[in-house]
Amino acid sequence: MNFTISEENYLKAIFHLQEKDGTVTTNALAEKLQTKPASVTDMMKKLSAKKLLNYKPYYGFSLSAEGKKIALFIVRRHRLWEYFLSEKLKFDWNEVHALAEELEHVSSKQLIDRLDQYLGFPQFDPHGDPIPDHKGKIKNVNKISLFDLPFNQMAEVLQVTNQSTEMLELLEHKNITIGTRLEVKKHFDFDHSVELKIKTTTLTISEQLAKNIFVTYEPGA
Amino acid sequence: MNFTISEENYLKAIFHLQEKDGTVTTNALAEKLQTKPASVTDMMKKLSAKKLLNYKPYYGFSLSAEGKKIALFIVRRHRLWEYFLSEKLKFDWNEVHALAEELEHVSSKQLIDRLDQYLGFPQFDPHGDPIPDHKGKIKNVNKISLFDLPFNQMAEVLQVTNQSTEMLELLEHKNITIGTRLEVKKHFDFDHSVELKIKTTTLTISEQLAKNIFVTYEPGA
DNA sequence: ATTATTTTTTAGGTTTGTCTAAATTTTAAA
DNA sequence: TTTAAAATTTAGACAAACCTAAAAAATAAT
Ligand SMILES: [Mn+2]
Ligand SMILES: [Mn+2]
Ligand SMILES: [Mn+2]
Ligand SMILES: [Mn+2]
Repeated sequence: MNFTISEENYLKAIFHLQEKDGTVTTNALAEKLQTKPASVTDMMKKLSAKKLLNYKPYYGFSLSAEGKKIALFIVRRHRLWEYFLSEKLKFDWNEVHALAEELEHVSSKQLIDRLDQYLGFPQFDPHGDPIPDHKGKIKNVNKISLFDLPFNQMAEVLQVTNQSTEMLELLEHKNITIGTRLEVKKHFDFDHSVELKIKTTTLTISEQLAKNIFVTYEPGA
Repeated sequence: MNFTISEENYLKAIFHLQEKDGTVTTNALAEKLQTKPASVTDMMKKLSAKKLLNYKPYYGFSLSAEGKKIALFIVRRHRLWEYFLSEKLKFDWNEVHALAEELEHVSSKQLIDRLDQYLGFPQFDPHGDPIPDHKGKIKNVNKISLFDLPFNQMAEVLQVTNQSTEMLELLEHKNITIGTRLEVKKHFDFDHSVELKIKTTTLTISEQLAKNIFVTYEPGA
């Protein structure tokens, strides 16, 4: 099966909305793809005719098993290119997405598998999102917001949800990056700010920042 | 200016035909792009309206200065990706072209300039074709077919024009690759085969093979 | 339970890039 | 120099992916 760039963009967008909100509406999809609801309906008919979507007019739609499988491969391509752009070409976090949005449509499976190998089979993209493997499978990692991390629990920064330049600047200044190991010492009741310990250094970050940082940990450690 | 994938493919194809044959015909272009002459004429009108082409109906067409400039940037992207695929992802010579045909349409100038830097500003693609620099300029190297190389003149293999698997196999067996330094010792009148010396080894190759290998040399050396 | 609002779909058009078949123009042959 | 052949362009259609405006269905508000 080969899909157009448009079909691929729709499949991926539906996948992401499904993941985030559980459900997808015509308007939400139109919004996400910067297009009009009428165009979305057109495409839903097309994708549904190709059995990539379960679709009942006025009832809504969701990816079929086949549709989800394809979406996962597009996500794989997107995230591997993001990793390449960030790791090898030294682009900033906030620059890689737009470029990957184009590169993801070069669909040779062999190309992507070789790229994966060349990059050393990375597990996460520069935003900390998991990269599906060559079978399209996403490894399940239990991640938790830094704000919800239990006290004195050593954890590792996995993902940063907000990717603005402003946030990047702040993280850089605080010396927090993906892979950083840290623990939460306490919460301040007044403004809910969070006290962290990184190695031997103690510092405080805002609630807002803490809620945008996701970490992973083994409850034993 | 931003161009569609189709427009880019046409511009590049016209550029190549111009280089090779000096002139381009509607039929030749249709042949090269696997499309129909009528479709070519349609596109010629479009590109000519965009001032990328000098076009007089029935008289023929050629790239304008602007059109040539754009074509050179597409060629740059194509060849840099080919180099990447070959050098970093270890694809064979004959596999890289098809993949680069898609990658070349990701048109971010910044991406390509960073890729160029990452690759160490390569001068030639895996087929020995020159890579235009970030200004779109092709460095002029005087190259000559191995068949036409003067006797006893040390030269370096630059380019292989036929890129079939069969030829690759033969070259590999003869230990000839891009960068190989060699000289021609004599031509045999019977079948026009060519005797070469590579380091201390002497070997013979066919006229057909010699005519597909291009070399460069400094007449002094 | 009506009425009003929002969401979604349909109807009818546009642009891009393609096609086939027919008409033109140029080039080659008789 | 007519006639035949080849090359090129035009005419008219079609699919993909959009759009706007109007209709239909589902939801929310009185
Ligand atoms: Mn995309
Ligand atoms: Mn990402
Ligand atoms: Mn191409
Ligand atoms: Mn090449």
